[in-house]
Formats: sequence, structure tokens, C-alpha cells
Amino acid sequence: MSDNHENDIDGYSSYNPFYYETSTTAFPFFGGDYTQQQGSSSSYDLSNSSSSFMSFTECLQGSASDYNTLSGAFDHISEAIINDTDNFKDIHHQPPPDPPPTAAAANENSTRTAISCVSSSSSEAAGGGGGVELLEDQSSKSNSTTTTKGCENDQDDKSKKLSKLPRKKGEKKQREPRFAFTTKSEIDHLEDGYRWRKYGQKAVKNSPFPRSYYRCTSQKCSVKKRVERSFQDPSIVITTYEGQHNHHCPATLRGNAAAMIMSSSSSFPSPGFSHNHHQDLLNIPQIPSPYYQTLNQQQQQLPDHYGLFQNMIPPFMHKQEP
DNA sequence: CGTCTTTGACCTGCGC
DNA sequence: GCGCAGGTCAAAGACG
Repeated sequence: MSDNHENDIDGYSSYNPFYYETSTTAFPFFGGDYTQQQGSSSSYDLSNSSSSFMSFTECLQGSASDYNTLSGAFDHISEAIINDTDNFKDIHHQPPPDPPPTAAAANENSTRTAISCVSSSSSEAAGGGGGVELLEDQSSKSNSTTTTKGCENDQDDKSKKLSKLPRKKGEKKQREPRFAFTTKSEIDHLEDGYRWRKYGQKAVKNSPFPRSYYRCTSQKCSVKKRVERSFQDPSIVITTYEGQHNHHCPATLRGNAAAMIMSSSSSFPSPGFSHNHHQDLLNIPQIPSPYYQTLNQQQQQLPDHYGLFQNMIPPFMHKQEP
């Protein structure tokens, strides 16, 4: 096996044709057409589509330090995939096909980003209309015409109970857009600035490591998070976010992780969610912490997941409040 | 006492 | 219809 795949996680990189090198920084979340091609449920021709991607560098509307921040974060990230829900599920259980040419050509010294955007909900959820555009699950679209957004639902608890009731014939459960990435960390549940309540844990087939299910503790926020370890490389944690936060990062954070996250996530251009994180940052007291260091220091000394989470709060996870 | 984790039971979707 | 696996619920207990 090539060294190019030394960071493969459950076949992520081999499975998915999206390989991002920070040097080229093609980033599929921002701009471009990611609509799945007819007859191609899981593959995307990067050579065709990359030209329409807004480059990652272009996305950075901030300073060079922002860019460095991102690059530093990607040092901790091993894969990048854009896929739909079912394919994301499949990559855990199916042998990956041959890597695409773009993957084979990847420089082993380059850093591949590990972003998986897994969407099965509506274009609204995907930030359509100039916002963050995600892939859509064609099967979901074909089976449902209604649009439901958990984050906007004031009757979340009620809907949860209702969800137990039998759905109308042909009605398919809608899922929030998903965003998955992998990190190399000894810690399963990585601090990302939000507060999570664990609501379940399940054994995963073909894996000795259980999968944990977390839900955002904020009321009316239905964002969920799944955390599991790669059975191929136990040092790698696979985190999957589902949904969008409809609130600010809580101020009652342990340490200053939130400040770091907000500060850096603002470097993500998010046309659909023009959340002003700098403003939020001002409201968070700076708490002395060994993790509050310069970027270079962080990269050198911090646990992997801290460098990662500075940057890996996906832009569509933040929703502008009315 | 409030919050969070644990964990077995239950629900749902899907393939056969 | 059945079985399997993923996902969720909710009661009980732990913890600060």
C-alpha cells in the first residue's frame, strides 16, 4: 500500500475522490456545483468540478494568520470526503475502491484535509442560494417534498415523541446535513465550545470501539454529534456533526476553547451564515489557560484536537440569530 | 439538587 | 415477514 494512504481511515481517502491538499486548497463547501451527477451516487469527478470550487485561500477573507491557522489545523486532519449519508455509512463497512488519480498524485508530504460533508436534507439545510452548498441525498429528495429543520423547531421534544409514531406512507425521515471529520486524538469527546449531552452509546459492527451519541444541551437546538474511533487506527477519532446550531457558543465554557473556536471559525467564510464571531469573542472573558497560546505554539505543544477544533467548526454549524 | 453518564430496551430502516 | 444494525429513549445512578 502506498504511503499516500498512511492516514487512511476506514478507507476514507481511498474511497472518496476528494483529496485536498492545503497547498491547493480547493474547498468544496464554498461555492461550486456539488450536485450529484445523474447515475453517480457516490463519485465526484474532482477534475471537472474543482475548477468551479472557490479556492480555500480565496475563501479566507482575513489575514495571513488566518490562513496559517487553517493550515495548522489541517496538519491534524487526515482525510477529506464529501459524501452523502449512505455513502458515509458505507465507508465504514465496504472495502474502498481504487483511489482516484487525484489521490494517487497526492504528495505524501502534503496535508490532506479531513472534512466530510454528509447531507441528506433539503437545499435549505444545505445553505442553498449562495450559502454553503452541500451535497444532497437524491433518494431523500425523491421521497419527500417537505422541509423540516430541527433547529428551527420550537417543539423539538414534541417532535421527538411524535417521531415514534408511524409516519405516513412514503414519508421518509429527513436528516440534517452532516459534517464529519477525523482527528488524531486520545480523547474521544473533543471540546468544541458547545455543551453536549450524551444520550446513547452503541457497539459498532466490525469495530471494538463503541459509537457515542451526543446532543447539544441548548434548548431548541437539535444538533447532534457522533463520536467513534476508527477500528483500523484506534488513535483516530471520527466525529460527525448533524444539524446546525441555532445559538451562540455558550459563554460558560470550560477554559477558553470557545474563544479559540470562535476566533478561528471566523476565518471560514460562510456566506449563508454571516455570524460575527469577533463580536462573540469580545463577550467571552479570557481565561488563563495553557492552551491560550500563539498559533505556532499551539501547533507545537497542544493536543491534536485543540489545533483542530480551532478551525473545524464548520461554517454551516453556526446560524445567525434573528 | 441540577446536570450528566450509563445502559438496556425500544424503534426504525433496510436487505434478503 | 424476519433479522440485523443503527439510532433513540428514558430510568437509574454518579458526580460536583
